[in-house]
Parts: sequence; C-alpha cells; structure tokens
Amino acid sequence: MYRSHTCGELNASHIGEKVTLAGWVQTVRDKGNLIWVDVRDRYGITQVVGESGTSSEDVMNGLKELGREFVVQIVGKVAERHSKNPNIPTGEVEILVEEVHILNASIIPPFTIENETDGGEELRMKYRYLDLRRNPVKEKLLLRHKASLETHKYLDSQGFMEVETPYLIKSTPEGARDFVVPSRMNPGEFYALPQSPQTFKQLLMVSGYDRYYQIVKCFRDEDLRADRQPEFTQIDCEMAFVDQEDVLNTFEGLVKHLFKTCRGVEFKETFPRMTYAEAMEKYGSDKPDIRFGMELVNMNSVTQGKGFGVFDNADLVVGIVAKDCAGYTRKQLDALTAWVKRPQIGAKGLIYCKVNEDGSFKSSIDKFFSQEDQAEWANLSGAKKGDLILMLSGDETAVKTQMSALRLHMGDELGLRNPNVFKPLWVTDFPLLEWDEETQRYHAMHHPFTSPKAEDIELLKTEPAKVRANAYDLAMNGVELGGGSIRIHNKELQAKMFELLGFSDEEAKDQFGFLMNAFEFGAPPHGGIAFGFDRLVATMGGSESIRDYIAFPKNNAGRDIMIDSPSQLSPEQLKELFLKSDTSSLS
RNA sequence: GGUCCGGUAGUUCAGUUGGUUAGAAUACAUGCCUGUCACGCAUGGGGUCGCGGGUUCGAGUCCCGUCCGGACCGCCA
Repeated sequence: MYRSHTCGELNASHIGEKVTLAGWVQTVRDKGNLIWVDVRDRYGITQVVGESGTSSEDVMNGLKELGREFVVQIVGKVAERHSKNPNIPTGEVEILVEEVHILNASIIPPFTIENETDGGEELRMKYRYLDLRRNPVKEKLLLRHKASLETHKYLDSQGFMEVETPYLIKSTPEGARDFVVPSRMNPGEFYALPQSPQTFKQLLMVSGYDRYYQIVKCFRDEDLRADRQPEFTQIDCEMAFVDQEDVLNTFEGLVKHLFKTCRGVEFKETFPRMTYAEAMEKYGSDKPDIRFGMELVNMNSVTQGKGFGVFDNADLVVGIVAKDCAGYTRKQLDALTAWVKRPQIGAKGLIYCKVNEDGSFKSSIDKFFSQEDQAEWANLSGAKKGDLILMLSGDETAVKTQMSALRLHMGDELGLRNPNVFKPLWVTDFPLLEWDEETQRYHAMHHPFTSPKAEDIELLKTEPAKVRANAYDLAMNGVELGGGSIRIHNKELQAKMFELLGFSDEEAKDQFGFLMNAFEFGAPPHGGIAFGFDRLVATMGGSESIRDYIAFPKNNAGRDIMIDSPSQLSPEQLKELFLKSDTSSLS
C-alpha cells in the first residue's frame, strides 16, 4: 500500500492516527532544527514536519535531501499544528514524520509548479505534463470532466443513445479542409477524418435511432485561433420526428442543466431569440454579445446629403453610443481610430461626436455639421449628455463587421463583458446560401443538408440568396457555442440543393449517393445540433481561449511543441503508403 | 497568403541617444536559523542578448534577412 490517505483529506478528526501519504514535494522550508515539507497530489497539500530532537536523525537527513517535485512517501502521525493555516483544507494538521522514502527524484522543473507560475506560455506547453500539475489547469480539466459527465447524464435521461461513428471516412469538397490519411491497402487512395459526424447521424435517423448523441472528436485542417483547434470536441446530437421548436427546447434544457450542475448558474427564463437578420442589423454579428447594449444605429438619414463626401458616398453610416465617454481625451480617441484602422479591422477612419454635459456637441467633423445636425444624431442614436457617439461608414457588410468589432472592443474597455455573467441567445433563420465571390457559386451557409424554410422554397428558383433556412445557432457572450438545423429528408429536395451548390448529378451521386439512397428507404423528418464542447466549457469557465481546457493542445501553427508533431516519415513508411518524400516542388 | 507584438541568466523581465565589466526579482547551490506556510538572513555560481548578414571606431540597442512564440485578418459547410 503506497498511501492510506490523499494529501487533501486529513483534518482535525484524524489527529493521532498513523498515516501514509504519497505525493510530490511542493516546497521545503528548512529552518535547520525544524523542517517543513508541503506534499502535493491531485487532491491537495499536506504539511509534514521533522523536528530535531523529536524526529530521528534518519528522518531529518531524509527531509534535507528532498527537492522540488521529488516523489515521496511519508509515514507519520497526524498532529494538530502549533500555528494553523486557514488557507488550505488540511491547514489544522500536520504529519510528524517517522519515515521518509524517496520514490523518485526530480530534476529542477523549468518553471514553478504554483498557481501563479513564473512560466511563460511556450514553456508551459513544452512541459505540459508539469503544467497540468498546477491547480488552475487541473480545475479547468475537472470542469471539463464534470461537463462531459453531466452531458451524458442529461441526454441519457432524455432518451438519447450514444453511438460511435467512424473516424476514417471520405473526403468531401464542401466545408472545411479535410485532414487526410493515406490508405496502405488501397494505393493512391485516402481516408478523411470527419469534420463532423453529420452524414452518419442522419443515417442513424433513417435507422430509427430517433435520439442520438455523441461526445466526439472532429477534425478541420484550417488555421488556428484562441478558440479554434484542428482537433476539437463536439456534443453532436440528432433527433427524428422533431421540428425546430423541439430541438431548441431540448438543448436549451441541456445548456441549463450544465450551467446549473457545473457552475451553479441558473437560467430561470427561456433563452431569448433573435433572427439572423435582426442580429446583423442590431449587432453586425451572427453571435452577438448581449451582456451589454450599445446597439448599432443606422445614421444614414441624419448624416447624408450635408456635403460630407465620406458619408454621402457610403452605403451605410453606422453609429454606437458609448455611455459616459464624452470625457475621452484626444489621445484615447486617436487610439480608437488607430485601432479601427488596423488591417485586421480595416476601417478608413473613425468619426466621433461628444455630447457634452452643457448640451453642446463636439465632433471630429464640426466643419460639415452644425450643432443642430449633431443634435439629430444624438436624438436618433439615443445619446444623452456625457455620452460619446462613434461612427463608421462605407460598404454595408464591411462597416457592420467593423462596427461589431469596435462594439466588442468598447465593451471590453468599459468593463461591460463580465466573464461571470452568461447571456445565451438563440439566433434563428440563417440564410440557406451565401454567394462566394472566389468560386462564383453559392455555398451552403450551414451545410448542404439544411432544409430551406417551407415558405421560402419558391425563392430557390428566383432569388436563392434570399432563402432562409431552418438553421439556428446558440450564441453566448459573443461566442458561437453550437449550431444546427432541421435537415432535408426528401431525395428530390436534396438533389435540388446539390444542384444549386453547383454539383453535377454525377458528383452528387459520387459523394453523397449513400445518403440519397438512404432517403429512398423511409427517412423520417429529423434535425439536430452540435455544440463546441471546448468552447462551451471555456465559456463556463469564463475564458475566451479553449487551450487551457484541452489537456494537450496545439499551438497556433498547429504544432504540438511537447511531442514535436507533426513530423516527417521515414522513406520506408512513405514508400509503403505510395507517397513521395520529395517536397521540393512545393516552393 | 497577410498584419501586428515579442525573443536578454533555469524562469519572468529591465536595459536611456549606439559607448566602461549586461542588471533586478525569482529559481538554484552552500552556510546559519525550533513554528514556517511567498519563511528569514548571509554568501555564491549562472549570459552564444534566438540565428545569419550589414552599418559603425564601437551594436543587446540601428538596418536587412531568417527561425521560434503569441494575437489577429483571410480561412473555419
């Protein structure tokens, strides 16, 4: 027996007991005749102590040998402390050491294994197994575990059945770039790793498994972000004999359950809903952060036709009101202007208008607009005395995106984005298609299996861009947590969709023939949703980055710097896979 | 494919207008210390200033290139 207790469980009730602990040395505080060692494991920290005179010489010498992160086994008696430490659960007791066994030594760790580590990001990732010893990281992974467990519990309680689907599947041209795997047994052919189990879960509906779910890895070979990894986890769900209302209600239940059990946060109200069109109009985003207002205001009617060319030539002049910011200094306004002009945002400039406390107005374009004009701005935008109006102008789509970014930036700057406040929002009625300039064809906005709204089907022939889909997203705090749709379950309509998306009959049959065939054997009406599990957990934890919620994440170049992957293959391996090692043609 | 920021001791960072022997904190080592818990005190070791080239009497500092890391745009059905 290596241990009788963990390092997190001893308290005053154990005083006098003889115990054996095992764990890692957190710190040694050597005062010569008195040596304390903090022993740490997953469960906590327990202080052990040796005292010259009381403890044997062996014990004193043994304790003196210890260094950071040594693995030790301590045998001793639980005693009440002379001076207690109220900061830790075991702070009332300590172990009077009788035996010290070094189970393994450790070299000096490259960064301190403490809550507030001195290690930088790169170093912590390189030695991720050490980083994982730290409390803050451990707690994030525990939250993830808890969320996973509660997802299983909840969906099981609702009659959902988990079914595993294959990871080695077929590459399709739609959507994200596929990760591919060469097939040794089939020379020149490749599997693709799934971007999602989409087609499989639809086939399961045809099979009659009318409530399916899976917590599943998905793979997309696209560039990374703080909230995007090439392999990530989804809570993937599908239901048969449901309409959109059924799906939304069911999974609103899941999200409520998770926040209640994992965070102690209760959503009493039904989640608010907003159409895509409304979200774009009010927030310039399909995943608006509604923890704060600062809605976009169309200022065209009060800014155009006054001889200011920049506004007159714009499709859209859009404004937001920053509460109580009329006191912004020139320096602050210049910084905001520089911020929106960065290439990532791409605005040409930023117009401001201060609504002063005395009722006067001060804008960057006083030359073109009178005090009366500016009073109209305040009136339309709802700006009050002491507020600041910020305006951007230009092409409608671009300027809304820019203003959306500025709105979030102002929200951050004004402290309106509290990570411990959670504001969910269903966004519905997404467009079915979007025009892609590059390929000069329509792309499915969600995916090609999404059904159009019944009342818009006629538009498919005349104005495809205006067709709305039975598609929905769950946004929370400006993050897209999940999305789904009611699917097409009719072969003819599915064929029509492929046609609209520029597939020939041949291509559609070749790539999705199995699904089309299945639809001929009695496919039930069905629909579903998938949640980004990493994002969901990160959002619950109050973080915008999912990396800390993944045990072994990749860096922003898609590398795992700990195991140093990806890596090259030997010529023998390449030969076996019918691949050439020559990469010189790449440059 | 692109934009921005960073790279100096094991680690986190400072380093002035280009100018003497590159500093601090922490970590580490040694010694002292009987109630510490961020222990304290003293002493000590520790540097390819990412790499390559250039400008200069002189480069951590300026210029060019490159590598690595981070954030973002494009991309992500």
